Amino acid sequence: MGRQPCCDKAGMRRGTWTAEEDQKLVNFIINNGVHCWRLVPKLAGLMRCGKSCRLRWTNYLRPDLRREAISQEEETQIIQLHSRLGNRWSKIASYFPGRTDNEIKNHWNTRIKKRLNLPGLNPPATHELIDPPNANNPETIGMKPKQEDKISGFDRPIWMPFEITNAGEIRLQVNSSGSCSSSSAQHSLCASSSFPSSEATISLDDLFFYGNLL
DNA sequence: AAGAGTCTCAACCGCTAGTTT
DNA sequence: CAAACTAGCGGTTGAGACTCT
Repeated sequence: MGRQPCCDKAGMRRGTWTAEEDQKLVNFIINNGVHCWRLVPKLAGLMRCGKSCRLRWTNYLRPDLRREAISQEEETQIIQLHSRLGNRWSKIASYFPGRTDNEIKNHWNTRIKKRLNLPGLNPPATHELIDPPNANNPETIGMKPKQEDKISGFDRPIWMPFEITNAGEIRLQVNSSGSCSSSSAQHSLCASSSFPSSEATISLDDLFFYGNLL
């Protein structure tokens, strides 16, 4: 049979942590480290479940956490990363040592999202966001059709360079001149008679608008 | 001053992939 | 191999802080 449950939920404390609980958890982890979160509350003398202890430690008590507000530069980087990774907060947080996924998610939901009016940052239902071929190049947005396009036959991923404007808007850099066949997206856009002239920068909304005209 | 509305963020919930028995 | 569990993730909630009228 399987293993023992992580905790007996009956009698477990919930809600805001007290300073005393924090102290107990910090002392225990500093002295013993963490080998199994299930055992931490028991050994540390806490009436909390292991999951709650893990969350409290990773999001608030870890000594390597940065407690200062997220800077403008970090925010710009978050916007760039979100545009190609989507809501993969832990992945985005991995680019910011000392920041937690919860912190970045909260910052996004309460500040950035409102400012940017974001519906266009999500791919259409037919596409999904994917990692770029080069993880060190955050200036490329990537998405892939979920199924092969019945009309064009394309099922290759789309890679689009982009930039953040001063207004905080995502602009895709689309070269619609003669040499536009390197990706299916650019090829399709060139084929659209209503697409703006060459060297255009367009919004993600516009990309799918023009794409849908085909 | 106080009540209402809004914002922030810590904490919880539910799910999934991977692990253990 | 199946069942039960753990750790980690993203979505959501709600209490307290803050701002507005």
